[in-house]
This record gives sequence, structure tokens and C-alpha cells, in this order.
Amino acid sequence: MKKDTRDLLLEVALELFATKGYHATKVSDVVKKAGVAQGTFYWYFESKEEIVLKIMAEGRKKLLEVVHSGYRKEEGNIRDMVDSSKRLMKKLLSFASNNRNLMILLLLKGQGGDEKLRNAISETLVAIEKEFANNIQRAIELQMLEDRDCVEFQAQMLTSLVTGTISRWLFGPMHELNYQPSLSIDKVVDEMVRYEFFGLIGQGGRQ
Amino acid sequence: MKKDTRDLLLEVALELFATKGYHATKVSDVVKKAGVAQGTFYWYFESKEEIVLKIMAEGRKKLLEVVHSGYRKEEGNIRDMVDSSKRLMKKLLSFASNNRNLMILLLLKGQGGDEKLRNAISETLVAIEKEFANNIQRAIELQMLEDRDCVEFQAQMLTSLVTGTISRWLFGPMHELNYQPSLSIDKVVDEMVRYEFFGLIGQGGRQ
Amino acid sequence: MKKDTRDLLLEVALELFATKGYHATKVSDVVKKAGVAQGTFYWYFESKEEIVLKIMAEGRKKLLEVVHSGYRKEEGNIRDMVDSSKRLMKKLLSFASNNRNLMILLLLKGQGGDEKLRNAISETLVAIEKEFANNIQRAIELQMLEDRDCVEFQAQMLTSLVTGTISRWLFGPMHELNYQPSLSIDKVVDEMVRYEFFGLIGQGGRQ
Amino acid sequence: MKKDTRDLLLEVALELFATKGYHATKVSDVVKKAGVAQGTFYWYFESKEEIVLKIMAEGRKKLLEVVHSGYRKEEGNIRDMVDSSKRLMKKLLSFASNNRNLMILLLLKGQGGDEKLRNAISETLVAIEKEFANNIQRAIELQMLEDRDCVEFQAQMLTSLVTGTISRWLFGPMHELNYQPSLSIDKVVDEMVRYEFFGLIGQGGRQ
DNA sequence: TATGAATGAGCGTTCATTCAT
DNA sequence: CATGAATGAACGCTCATTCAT
Repeated sequence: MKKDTRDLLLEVALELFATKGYHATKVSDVVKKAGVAQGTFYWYFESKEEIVLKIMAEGRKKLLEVVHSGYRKEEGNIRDMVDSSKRLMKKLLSFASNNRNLMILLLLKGQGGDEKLRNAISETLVAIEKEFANNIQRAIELQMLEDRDCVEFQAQMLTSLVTGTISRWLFGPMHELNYQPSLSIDKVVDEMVRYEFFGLIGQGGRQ
Repeated sequence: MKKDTRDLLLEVALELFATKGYHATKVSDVVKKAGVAQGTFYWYFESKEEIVLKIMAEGRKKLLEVVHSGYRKEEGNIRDMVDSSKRLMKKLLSFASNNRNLMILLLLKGQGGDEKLRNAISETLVAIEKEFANNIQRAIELQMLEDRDCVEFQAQMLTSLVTGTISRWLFGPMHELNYQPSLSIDKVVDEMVRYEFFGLIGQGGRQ
Repeated sequence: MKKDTRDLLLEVALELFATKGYHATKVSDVVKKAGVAQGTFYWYFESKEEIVLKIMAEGRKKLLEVVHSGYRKEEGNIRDMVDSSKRLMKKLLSFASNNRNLMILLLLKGQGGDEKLRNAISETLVAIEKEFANNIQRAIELQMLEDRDCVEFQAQMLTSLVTGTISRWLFGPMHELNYQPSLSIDKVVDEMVRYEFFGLIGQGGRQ
Repeated sequence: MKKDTRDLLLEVALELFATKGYHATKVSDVVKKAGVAQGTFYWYFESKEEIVLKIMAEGRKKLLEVVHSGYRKEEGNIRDMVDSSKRLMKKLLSFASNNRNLMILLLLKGQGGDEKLRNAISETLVAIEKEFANNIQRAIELQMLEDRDCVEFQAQMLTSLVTGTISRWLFGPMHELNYQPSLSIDKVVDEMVRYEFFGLIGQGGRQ
């Protein structure tokens, strides 16, 4: 069951991009680690840029599947909404935890690359934001949330909260690749969703 | 009143780093735009890396001054706390708005650089997080916030929220350099601080 | 029968190092003369320093083979010893004559280079000195030479004599690269070995 | 009694050329160590090359004075000749010992420099050789040495012997700048002059 | 499919030298 | 005499990409 060379290259490239960064990773590093010749790389991919875009496109697809499959369609009350969000966040965090390299590329190391690279990342975030916006909109229509007339902005804040928290949780304050998360997924989910809906004050905050 | 060459280089370099990214900016670009010879650059800076670190260190210092000077010391009730936070956020957003290039470097384009560059960014975020944590801790001690035993994590979520929102507000969903913010500072501050303390549900959310 | 590119580069580099000196020879000179691209140089060698060290190591090896193979093992009397030395010197001078560029690098032009370069040269001389010391020591043990209790020093004087004479003979007083030796090898060998054993006074010197 | 700036620069430059080599020594190193500004250097010297040539010309002059003043004019017999040579060698070694930096430049580090630099060194050696040749010629005319019809060559061998021995004695086998000579001047002189006149066999060698 | 030698434009950096003050 | 900022040509090296086999 020999590994397909193309997949091997994709895998090795992702690992190196995540470890050393896109720019610092040479094509020669990739082929060396994959155990193939330099030319072989260019049989499968047009350029270094193409492979990273392929990686990110694939990653975005998988990530969006998670986000999209996350919400239950029929919320009833706030508790349902919170539970639903918790389920989504749990899925998201699990996915992130199982795809550390991808998350590094999407959330951290990719930002400094070329225009196209940055756009790919932005598009991913926009897509996530859109999903969140849809959900918020629906909740508003169900009169579960007050209509503050800035759904997009709220979705964007939520996206910032989630992506920032994920990257901080997975890689620690200094973005160390081998950082071991100190909080359990459940604790993070609990706190994050609480924050999502109730902010710092929380449900029982004195007003 | 000839501009000091060193400052000129710093300014030009920041602009180019923000516009094209650190890697894509050549030293020759910087000196060309500054109108000095290649060697002049190396009279003032040891390397391309040094100048970007200098820029970021200086930027971090100014940014932290804003964050640090932001909070009032003697909050009384929740309204005070919220007002205090609003004042801070307003200062932060004004600063960001007036230092777009710096924010690009700190929040967007810097991430893909060398190890040292990324560390410089991480350290900045850590410093902000620390300020936020201090404030949350104080609010807890004043019994204005419930002690959820995860102050650090809360501070980190807050940092994610704020930095993400700022970069999204200033540069739009696609991180365009010339993006014109569509929301006024006051609106952003209102919504962000509301979110900070009350989450999506908000003060008057039906439970 | 295409020449191996690596060997071609080594050969061209040696010639240029000998002609213009290590520092004055640019990598671009080497590749231009070899008719390959700049990058090709770095396919075969890590750096300009590496190639010169490789050249010198190879040269030292060949030189030491000559020195080592030079002496007969079983000298009987002084005449044998003198003849043996003549054979060695003849071999040495032939080698030097056939490897002018190498000798230039080892004896003349290399000295001003980097630390490693100079060390490589010193090590070569030390190795030669050691061979000479062994031979002197053996001659003492055979009671063919008086034990003056300074074998090392004698070997060093001999090394100075031989290397100095070779470089002076091959390249003339002004170290000209295209100098034509004015004395035949046999004459030089005769006089040098006479000097080696009998000094200025010579065998028949009046005392 | 402030040190003359020009002399200071000469002194500092010699030290650095000897320590780091001509090429590795930057003009900025010299002025930094001398505590003057970069421009000052060029008030006193036209170029980096000029200063090293000045240094070497001055050094050669002093060295030749020693060599020239070395021989007694009226040798009588071989013992006189040997004694006379011993006196010269002792002077030479004392001079070398007191001018280590100069000797490094003349005998070791200078060789790899530019054409002019190498010529300056060659000329020095030629001048020494000439002095030696004169002395040998005179000894032949006094019938103290056999006329082997190769006075120049003999002088050259003698020069090789002397210069090689000096550099090896002062700086050790690896040309270390801080090497401490292990033999006393007198021992070196004894052995060197013995070798000069009698070779390895020596006066009492069995023939 | 796969190899790996070859390419060459381009970059960061160096440093001897100049010159206005 | 002295300063030190400014110059700019030049060099070693990189690395994504190509191509003959």
C-alpha cells in the first residue's frame, strides 16, 4: 500500500509550512523530506504557491464542513441555542486539535505570505463568518436574539473570538508548535460559549 | 527642517512592510523610496530584520501605553466598568485608526515572517492580554464580576475579540489596505463593549 | 567524454586562485570560465571556502604521498642516505613542477586567506615536517647522524629549506606565475641535498 | 605627549593586519581601535593599500638595516665566518622577536593580498637574499667557501632557511599569534648557523 | 512517472572611499 | 585637522523552476 506521491507531498509540505513557515520552507526541503527528486514536485504541482493554495483550499473545505454541519436547524429556546453552539464549538475544537498543522497555516503562519495566500486565508474566515451570520440571523428571526441591526458585525466578533481562542488554546501565548493545551476541550467550550452569549458578566451577573 | 534619515527609513520601511509584506519588501525598495543609497540603510540598521524588530518594538510600546492608560482605577458599579471599558476601546480604536500600517504589521502581515518577527508579535499580544487580565482580576476582587477561575482564559478571549475586531473593522473582510471602515468608532465601541460584557444575548436578552 | 562538472570547477577554481589569489577570485569568475551558471557552483560546493579547502586537502594528500613514498627504508651509509634524499627531492620537485597552481596556493597565495585556509596550509607543512623528522630520527638511530637533541627543529629547518627553495625555484624571486625555472631539476636537487647534509661548507670544505 | 595620529594609525593597522590579516581588517576596524573618525584615516593615507605598503616599506628598511649591519667585514677563517654569521642571526632573531607583528605581515599574512602587497614582500626577500649573496661571494673570494658557481641559489636557500626558521620559531607550527617560542635565541642561532655551514651531517659527521 | 543536474535572476550585505561641515 | 554620515559598486549566496534523460 504505497503512499500516493502526490498526497505524500501535500502532507509533508503542510507539515513543513506549519513548522517553518511558508517562506522559510524550500521546495528542496519538501522533496528531501518526502524522499523524492526535485523534479517530481513539479510533475504534481505547478509551483510552490500552487501546493500551498491546494492545501489551504482542501483545509478550508473540511473546516467549513465542520462549521456547516454544526448547527442544529430547529432551535427552540435559548438553552437549545446554547447547546447547539456548544456542539458546534466542540466539533470545531476537535477538528482544530486533530489538524494542528492546518490550523497553524490558516490562523498563524500563512498571513505573511503572498497576496494569494493571504486571500485564501481571508476567504476562509469570511466563509466562517458567513455561517455564523446565518445562524445569528436565524436566531433573530426566531426572536431568540435582539435585532441590533449589525448581524455581520456580530458574526465577525464571534469569528474573532472563536479563531483567536482556538489558536491561543492550541498553541499557547507564544504560538509554540508543540504547546500542550492546558484546558480540556469541554472547559474551553463551556467558557467560550458562555462568553459568546453572555459576555464577561455572565448569566448571573449583578446588574 | 530636514527629516532625520533614520526616522525616514523607519517610516518608509513600515509603510512598505505594511503594503507589500516583510518578505516581499526589498531593502532596495526601502532605500529607493527614501531616496538614499543602499549603504545608508546599513549605517543605521544592522539588517533588514533589525529594522522590522525596531519598528515593532516601538509600536508595541506605544500600543501598550494606550492600553495601560486606558482603564480608570476606581470603578464603582457595572456601568462604571462598562464606561471605563468603552473609554479604553475608543482610545484603542483611535490609535489603530491613526496607525494603520503598524496595525497591519502587528495583526496581519507580520505573522508569516521569521521566528523573531513572530515572537515580537506574540509578545505584544501577551502584553495586552496581561493588561486585560489585570483588569478582569480587579473587577472580580471588587465583586463586579463572578470569579469563574479562569481569568487568563477570559483575558485571552477578550484579546481575541478586540484584536480581531480591530483588524476586521480597519481592513475589511479581505484585509484590504485601503479599506474604508463602514462603521463609526462609536458604533464599534458600543457593540464591542456590549459584547464584551453581555455577549450575544445582551443586557435585555430574554432568557 | 564530457568532463565532469565538479572536476571542471575544481580545476578552474585552482587555476584562478593561483593566478589571482583567493580573495580576488570571484565565484562568478570561476563559473564564467567553467562555462556554467552561478547556481551550478553551489550544487557542488557549499561555499567558496569549501572549494578551496577541498582543493587544498586533495593537494595535501597527493603531496604527502610523494613525500611519504620518497625515502628508501634501509639506508646503509651516508651515501645511501644522500642518494635517498636526492630521490625524494627529485620526486618532490617533479611533483611541484607538474602542479604549479597547487604549489602557488600552498606555498604563496593561500597565506593571506581566512583562518581555515591558513590552517590548512599550516597543517600541510606540519605533515611534511613530521615526515622529515621521522627520517632524521631513523638516521640518528642508525648512527648516521649525530643526535643533537633537536630533531624537530632540524626537521623544521629542512622543511623551510625545501619549501622555500621550491617556491623560489619555480616562481623566481618575484613570485611570477609564468616564471621559467632557470636551473634544471637535477642541479637544484644536487645543490639542495648537498646543502641539506653539508651546509655551505660542503663535504670538502676546508676547516 | 599626545601620540601622533598618523603613527597611531600605523601602529594600530599593523597590529590588526597581523592579527586578522590584511583583507579581514576593515578600515573601520582600524579607526575604531585608534579612536578616530573614518575620515581621519583618509587625511593621512590615500587608501588602505597605501598604509600597508607604508608599513611594509618601513619594516623592510629596518629589517635590512639589521641584515646589512650584521656581518663583520674582515673575516679571517671559518671560525670567524661562523661567529660573524651567529652575530647576524642573533640580531635578526632579536629584531624578529621584537617586531612580531611586522614579521607576521612580512612572512605570513601578507602573501595573500593584492599584487602590490605581494611584490612588496618579494622585494624584501630579494633584498635579504642579495645581502646574503654578497656575503657568500666575499667568502668565496676569500677562499673560505668553495665556488660552486651558484651563489645566488645558495643565497636563496639560506634565505629560505632563515625566514622559514624564524617564522616557525616565533609562531609555532600552526602560526599562532600568541605562540611562545620554546627554544632560546641562542639555541636557535647555534643550530641554524651550524646547519647553515655544515648541514645535517655537521662538523663531525662521519663521512 | 521520476530523476537530479543545471539555471539565473535576484537579494541582503559589505566596505573602501568621499565630502560637506 | 577632524568628523561621521552618505555613497554605490560589488560579491556571495539562494532557491524556485526547467529539462534532458
